[in-house]
Amino acid sequence: MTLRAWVLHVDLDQFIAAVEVLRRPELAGLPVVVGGRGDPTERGVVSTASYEARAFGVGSGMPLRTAARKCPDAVFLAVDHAAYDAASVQVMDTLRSFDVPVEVLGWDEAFLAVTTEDPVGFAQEVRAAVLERTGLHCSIGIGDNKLQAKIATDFGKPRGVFTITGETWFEQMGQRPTEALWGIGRKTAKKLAELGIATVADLAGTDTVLLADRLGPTMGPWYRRLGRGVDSSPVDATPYVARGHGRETTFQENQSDWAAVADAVRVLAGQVTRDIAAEGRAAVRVGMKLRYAPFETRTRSLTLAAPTSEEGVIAAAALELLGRFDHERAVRLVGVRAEMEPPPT
DNA sequence: TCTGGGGTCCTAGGACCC
DNA sequence: TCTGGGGTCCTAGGACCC
Repeated sequence: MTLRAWVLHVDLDQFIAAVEVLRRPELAGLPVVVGGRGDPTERGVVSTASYEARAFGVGSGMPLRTAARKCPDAVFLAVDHAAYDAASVQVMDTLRSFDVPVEVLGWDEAFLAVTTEDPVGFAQEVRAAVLERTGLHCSIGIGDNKLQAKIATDFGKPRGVFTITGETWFEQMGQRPTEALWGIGRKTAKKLAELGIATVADLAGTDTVLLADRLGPTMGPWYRRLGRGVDSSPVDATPYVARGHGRETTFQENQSDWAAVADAVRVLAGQVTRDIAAEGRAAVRVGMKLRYAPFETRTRSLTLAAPTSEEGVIAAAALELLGRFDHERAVRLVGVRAEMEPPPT
């Protein structure tokens, strides 16, 4: 075996559900669905379903009401951010203990840059350490780059290790739909299909100029690189710095009372102000999001005259933006967002 | 399937300036 | 007067991801 550089992608198995089962062992083996406030009669979607619940067809992003129909006997739990934050910190600390660059992606995923003769052996050590220190199982994808590693993880799930390299890319991915790629969703897959591009191999073989023409000068060529399994982005261990923070809320019943909408905006503006204050950074831009019934989303935003951390200024900006929306329509959701000044370097 | 909440990045048009 | 070309900022919307 030769010493060379690898990227590992670590992904916790059913992370949120697993954290819940960990603190309530009596739930082990049961269908568990975590989402919203844990009430399947409310508006809300599934954050994570345990494998037992997935067997009933319940999956992430599904409305809770649909999940309840598919699996009436599931245990429904409210989302508990603080608990997942704490578990995530434990997991990431464990990964960093290997003394390699670790790039965190959200609560339950990370890339590791590893130079080794035996990436599979390394991955098994990581899995064992995460299990021992946190009680949580994970799967690990191995690749020449982040894209390959990220996609390999899915082949390894659950509790497994899988490798995709430049040599095996087309063998593994060539005949899969373009949507299997990280960065291509439903809309782009449809656009590509209209160009006669159905599979990863099709995409890899499409002319760059055509893709740039139809999908944009940046995105077009990037999609082609995705198709070829090419990704030169480094594993970046720089601590994450947020660009902004937003808070939004969906009304349980569509709201026609504009004063009640304005009240909600004031509450959200207060939360956003505290979120940015917690980082000691000022807002430079404020945005409002409104979703009209049944499901039509609009945004408005403005640049502040000067950076601010004052709740009064942020709330006033949000309310000014709210004034620009149609007051006659029933509202499903409101959101307030603040973009921050970059931190001093 | 009647569709959450937290983010990021890209695109495109218009304003404005030189 | 029938009219350029480039650069940057602002804003709205779209797509994607976890």
